Amino acid sequence: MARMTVKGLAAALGVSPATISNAYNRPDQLSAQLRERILATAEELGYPGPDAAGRTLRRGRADAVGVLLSERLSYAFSDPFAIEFLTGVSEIAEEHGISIVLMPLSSKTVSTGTGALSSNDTDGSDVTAVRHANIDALAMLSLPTDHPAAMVARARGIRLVTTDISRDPDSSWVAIDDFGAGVMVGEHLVALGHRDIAVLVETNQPAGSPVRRLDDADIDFLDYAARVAGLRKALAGEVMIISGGHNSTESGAAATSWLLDRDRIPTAIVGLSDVLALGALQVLASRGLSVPGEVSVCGFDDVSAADAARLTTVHQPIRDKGRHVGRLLVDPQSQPRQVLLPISLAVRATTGPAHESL
Amino acid sequence: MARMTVKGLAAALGVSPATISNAYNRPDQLSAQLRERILATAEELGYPGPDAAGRTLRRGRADAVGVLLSERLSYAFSDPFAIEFLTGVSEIAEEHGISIVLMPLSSKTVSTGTGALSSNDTDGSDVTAVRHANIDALAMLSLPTDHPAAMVARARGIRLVTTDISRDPDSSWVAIDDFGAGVMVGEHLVALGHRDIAVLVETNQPAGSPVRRLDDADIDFLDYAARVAGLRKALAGEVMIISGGHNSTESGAAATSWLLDRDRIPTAIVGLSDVLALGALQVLASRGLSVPGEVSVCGFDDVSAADAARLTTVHQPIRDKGRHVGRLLVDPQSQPRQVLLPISLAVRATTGPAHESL
DNA sequence: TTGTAGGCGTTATCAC
DNA sequence: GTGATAACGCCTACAA
Repeated sequence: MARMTVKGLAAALGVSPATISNAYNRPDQLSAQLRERILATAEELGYPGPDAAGRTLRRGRADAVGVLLSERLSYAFSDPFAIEFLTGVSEIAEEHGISIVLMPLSSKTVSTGTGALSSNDTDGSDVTAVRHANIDALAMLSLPTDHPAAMVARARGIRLVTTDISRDPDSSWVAIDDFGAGVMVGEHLVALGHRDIAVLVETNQPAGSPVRRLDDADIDFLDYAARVAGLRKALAGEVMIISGGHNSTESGAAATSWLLDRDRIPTAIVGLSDVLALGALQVLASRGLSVPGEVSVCGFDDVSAADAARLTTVHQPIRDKGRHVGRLLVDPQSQPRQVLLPISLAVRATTGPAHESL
Repeated sequence: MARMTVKGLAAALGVSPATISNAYNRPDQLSAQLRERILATAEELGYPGPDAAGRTLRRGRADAVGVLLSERLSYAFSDPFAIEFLTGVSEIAEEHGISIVLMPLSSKTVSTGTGALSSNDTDGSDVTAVRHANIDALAMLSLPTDHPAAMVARARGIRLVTTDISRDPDSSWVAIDDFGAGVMVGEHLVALGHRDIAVLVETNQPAGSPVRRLDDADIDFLDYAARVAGLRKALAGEVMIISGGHNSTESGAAATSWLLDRDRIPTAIVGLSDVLALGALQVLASRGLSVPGEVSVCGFDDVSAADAARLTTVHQPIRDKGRHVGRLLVDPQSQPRQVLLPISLAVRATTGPAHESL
């Protein structure tokens, strides 16, 4: 028995397909009783309502928006920043009955069609899923505006919302002043007398990769290059930049362990995100170093765990960021389409006067 | 200028639409140079590759799977259990290049078509989004097998994966023995001499709703009725069941506050999930009651925060649950399609001998 | 290796 | 209030 469609149902009822469609989409276009009859026999004959794919094609709208959280989808869920952001997006989506599509940016398998990739799949990012996703708009969290996925979105003609400040007046974004945030942290530390500072950053490597020190050439490719630039400006000197892998406490811990095993320990450690800083705190505690007595620690973003740990950090309204992005995703008309969110330094218990360099 | 499609591109190149399609989906079906030429002019003319909707309709596959996390989508992200589960699902999805669709189960807005809802939208669940979602399979976390969304999935003919044990041999599920888990906790408490026990449960109410006590009639509708039944069996007596709202520490805290304000305080509090139990711990600590000296606390699931808080709880492999569900979602052939995961009681620091009832 | 033709299921438009 | 018709954009036999 073939699958039931509008046509079949229409035939069975002796009405036209258009009327079936109306029964589902425009109840006011037909008599209540006919509609009732249609819905009843639909149930009876097992017609599940308009097919999603056909509907999407015809209407040119999927009632779904995409969100790209980070290079590795499965990592995103261990990042409280991503989760709080997603909470905000979902609140808006929920209000509008819109679904959220989370796409992978990589696929280990060789993909069915024997690698049917177009040109721009540089640096390991496989944007196939972005190309195939049934979405009306796409948001990228903490990914560069020139990321391949952004190109795909533009080519496909779907709205793009980023979390980076962009010059293009037609672009949609919700961002903070990352450079300013870096300056804030830098000035705070300088005021406390810190001169010897290490910065923990994330890379796309899995946690557990060997810790490595980044040189200047690497830094431009960082997701938060602007934060580093801000730090540098305020510190007016060299900073050591190291990474233990992707954004996670494990990476922060690994990088910090590496640091502490050297002959000279910095007086302050800055995590470019809170989870990196929290990882640093864990290691410092387990090694018996007092914070901020011997080492100061500072983060970025102010996720809820940061407050719980009394971590000094740069506050930004993460959930609101998500809500703004959600609004821009869901409603093409919504204004303004460029939002700069306020930030502030939350000085808590992990920063203090610089200790004599060890 | 009209949007570029296979047809347009084919015309521009003087080849047939089929060849364009092949260039993207079957590189081996045409000469490398022709493919090169096609991809090049595609770029030039701004053809973004095969349209997702058309492709989905034609192939009958969306390369996306749906996940329903709880009644309210935006609540799900504050639930570590849901997040760990989602991590597992996403790991598998990522391996296969499959997207994950998160659908809302409610919409405050009256929806465009003036409420074009079919019959089964009882109890406030609006499954419109599930009906319209472009997905090949649907998973439901901690939602009853007879939930309206499940009906929709079955009617649509898409694979359904639940986290409830089902008798139907054709069904796909990944579950634990919830009744057994309840028994475990109950026996543990009884062995410690506890007789006066309160159980914290979640309801669909927002946190902040007035705390209410549930009677027997309410309990069957609970998501985890089996856990309560198991507890009851082991305790062989009455238990007081109360709720402070949806699954969150706030709800657990509110319910516990309510409990402590009564004349008689139970010797043990059981949270039907860890976050509820953690909420209880917070309140007990702030009120200066010692745990487990004066009150014992116990949870379910063993999310990572439970371990950190030294909470006694029933362990289940949450991420593995997600991975199994992911496997069933992604691969219709995958066997076995019914998985019972092992559980164990993790006795930690929050349960001890019963204190004299206060 | 390339082209032709048909239909996937729906809904907007317009006539009745 | 209801029905006929024509796309929406693509993929897959099959034929050449």
